[in-house]
Amino acid sequence: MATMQDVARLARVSLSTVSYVLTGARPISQATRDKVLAAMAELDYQPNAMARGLASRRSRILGLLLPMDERGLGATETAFVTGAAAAANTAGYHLVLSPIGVGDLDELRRLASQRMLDGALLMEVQLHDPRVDVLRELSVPLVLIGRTADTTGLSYVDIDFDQTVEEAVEHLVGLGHRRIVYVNHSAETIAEGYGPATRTRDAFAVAMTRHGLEPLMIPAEDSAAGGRTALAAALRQAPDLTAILAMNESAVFGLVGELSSRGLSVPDDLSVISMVTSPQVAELATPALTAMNSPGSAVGRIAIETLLRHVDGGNGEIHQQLLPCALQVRGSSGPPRTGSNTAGNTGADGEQPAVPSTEAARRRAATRRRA
Amino acid sequence: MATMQDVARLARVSLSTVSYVLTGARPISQATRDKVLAAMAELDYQPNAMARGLASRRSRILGLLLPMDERGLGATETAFVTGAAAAANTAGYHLVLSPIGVGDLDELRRLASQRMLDGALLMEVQLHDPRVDVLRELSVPLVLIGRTADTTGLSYVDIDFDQTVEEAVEHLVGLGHRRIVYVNHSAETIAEGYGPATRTRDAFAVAMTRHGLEPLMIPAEDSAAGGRTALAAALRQAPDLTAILAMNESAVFGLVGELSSRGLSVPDDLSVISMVTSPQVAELATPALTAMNSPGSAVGRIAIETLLRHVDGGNGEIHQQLLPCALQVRGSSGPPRTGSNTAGNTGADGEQPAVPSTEAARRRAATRRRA
DNA sequence: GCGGTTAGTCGAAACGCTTCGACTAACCGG
DNA sequence: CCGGTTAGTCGAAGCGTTTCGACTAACCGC
Repeated sequence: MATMQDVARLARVSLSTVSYVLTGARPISQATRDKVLAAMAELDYQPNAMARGLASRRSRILGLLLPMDERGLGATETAFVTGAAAAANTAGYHLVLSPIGVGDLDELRRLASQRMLDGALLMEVQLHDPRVDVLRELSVPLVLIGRTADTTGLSYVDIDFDQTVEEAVEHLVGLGHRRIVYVNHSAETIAEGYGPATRTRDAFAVAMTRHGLEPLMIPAEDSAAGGRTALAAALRQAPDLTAILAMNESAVFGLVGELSSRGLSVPDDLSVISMVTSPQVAELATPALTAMNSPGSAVGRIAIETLLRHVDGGNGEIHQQLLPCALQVRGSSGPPRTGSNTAGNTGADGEQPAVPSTEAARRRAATRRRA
Repeated sequence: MATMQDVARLARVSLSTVSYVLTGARPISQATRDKVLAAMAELDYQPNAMARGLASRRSRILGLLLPMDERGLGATETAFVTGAAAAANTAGYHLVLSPIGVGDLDELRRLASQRMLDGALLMEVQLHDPRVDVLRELSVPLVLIGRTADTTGLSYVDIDFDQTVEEAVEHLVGLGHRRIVYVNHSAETIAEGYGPATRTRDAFAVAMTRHGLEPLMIPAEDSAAGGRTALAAALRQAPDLTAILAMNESAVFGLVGELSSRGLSVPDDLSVISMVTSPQVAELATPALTAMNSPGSAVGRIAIETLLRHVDGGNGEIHQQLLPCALQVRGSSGPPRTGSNTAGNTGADGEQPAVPSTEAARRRAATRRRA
């Protein structure tokens, strides 16, 4: 391993001159620069990261704090990661992914107070995320992918859930659907204050109300079983259901599976839209799911660019940005079945409510009449 | 940020004594040790990673080189990662994930020759993987998750594909299946020499031949569409097909989707087994897939432990280990339909058979009636 | 032709740790 | 009682950079 000293000797210049060629911190004549660069090439010199980090108090390492549960990384999250990694490399930084969740605060504190990170990107941000406090306390620059409840003084990049939900509802209502159920993450996840869950919940309520419709929502565990259970619950609570909007990527598979088990066809009997989903995942289902395409790698790239502005500038303006998901119509959405109310009588675990709620009954009647 | 100097002053000992307390490189009396530890606690001292790395020529960072394509990380790979991260943390190392594939050799060379990595774990190893050469040349200790063609002098942890395939075939044959198709990764992937694809291909040929059966194999793109196409091809080539063994997690979803579109039921008309699959993913399908459960986090843990032996020992014995997948029977496998050859008539892809085979028709009708 | 910049270079002092050699006591066997 | 270990501690020399202050020449406007 050649050192800077070796390069300096070979180029017949001083050690500091070599350093200035590398960092550009002071002007160097073209002639000298060429000599130095030639020497570097000849020796195949690579600066030692540790020495550089010690002297400059900059590690050139950015952390991507990425809780990993047993479900794995969805294609959506992966796109964020690759976008961020590419942007970091372009800027000459290394991006290290640390599978650190809100449970590993000690590990995070260790990582940060060892001055190993120039800055951090947080994923899977919770409304009250203790990782934010830890990093601020240790004055590590940070950018969120997602949002906390109080974002004053914090930079973030997030998905525009309000607009995404609204657009999805718009699509369904435009097709003629009136009875739409929103399948969210689990009740526990919502209670924990997981942003995407709570924000879409609120946005759905607003959007439906604005259309004069009742915002019916059902939580679902993040699993196929959760989706099946949620579907059963949905059909029980709203037998006249014609469309489902699902936030929960895992559940949506169980949900469509259960639909076909019950002999209900998508989209003829029921339309399904999957929210914030990558095209690859949407295509996995049969039929392919109409979905709100996640903005993908752009999220990661913008987050890194913002973070670098904080790291380099020292100050760096606060940057808060929301990116919308684009509706992509595939095979799982269409106009509601006219004529008969297909979903209504689907018994299975569903005995009909002996006395349906008046609201539901009236709506059902209305639907029938229109048909 | 307190430094070691501060700790030494407060504890009234020399700088080197503090260091020895930390590293344990020399014996320290209990009394002194206590003084030093007290001082550290009081100052909330954390060693500076860069300084430590510079002086010791050890970064305490291990790299996990992890190509990330747009499909994202499956639950299987994620389990490897979390297992590895946990094991590394336990040993006082940081694990950094670098989304570096065989295409980013320059980035890898940069990372490695900057002496930023004490060792590396390679995932998604190809039969002739240039990353191995780069790391060896720079004498970075490495352990593979997967295998190259020539493994002399290399430590690795991999899945025992031979046994896994054999067990899966055994299960199907034991149920009475004779006509079994293996759905592999794409022809291109196989040609590239992707280990799991080529090894399972060979193992399937061996296993089937040993049972006196013809080893019919079909490649499939890693997507739902690929699975649908593969199913069509399989039914065309082997109309009397009763079971499918699938290596391709993405394709298997398209495959079962296409089955249900064609009115074929799983497992009555066709049994499906998914290879090297995590329980979470297997449960996503309807019915849940009988699968060979991937060994999960154990792979990552063992790989890290092996790597650390190389890093610490300097020499470290070569360690090569294969872990089997365990068969877990779920809803997608069962005995073949006796009597009639159900799949037989399912004609050219797409249109329904003009005269459905009796069995399939009855089922389909039954399903409809239930609706 | 003179003070004041500016470009270009150098030497040396950090940066915060590890580790080697050396030293002092205490302890051992013979 | 003496040479040889061993436990425990210290001082100092690195590790390979960055960066600060200083120096020399050349150049500026007037």
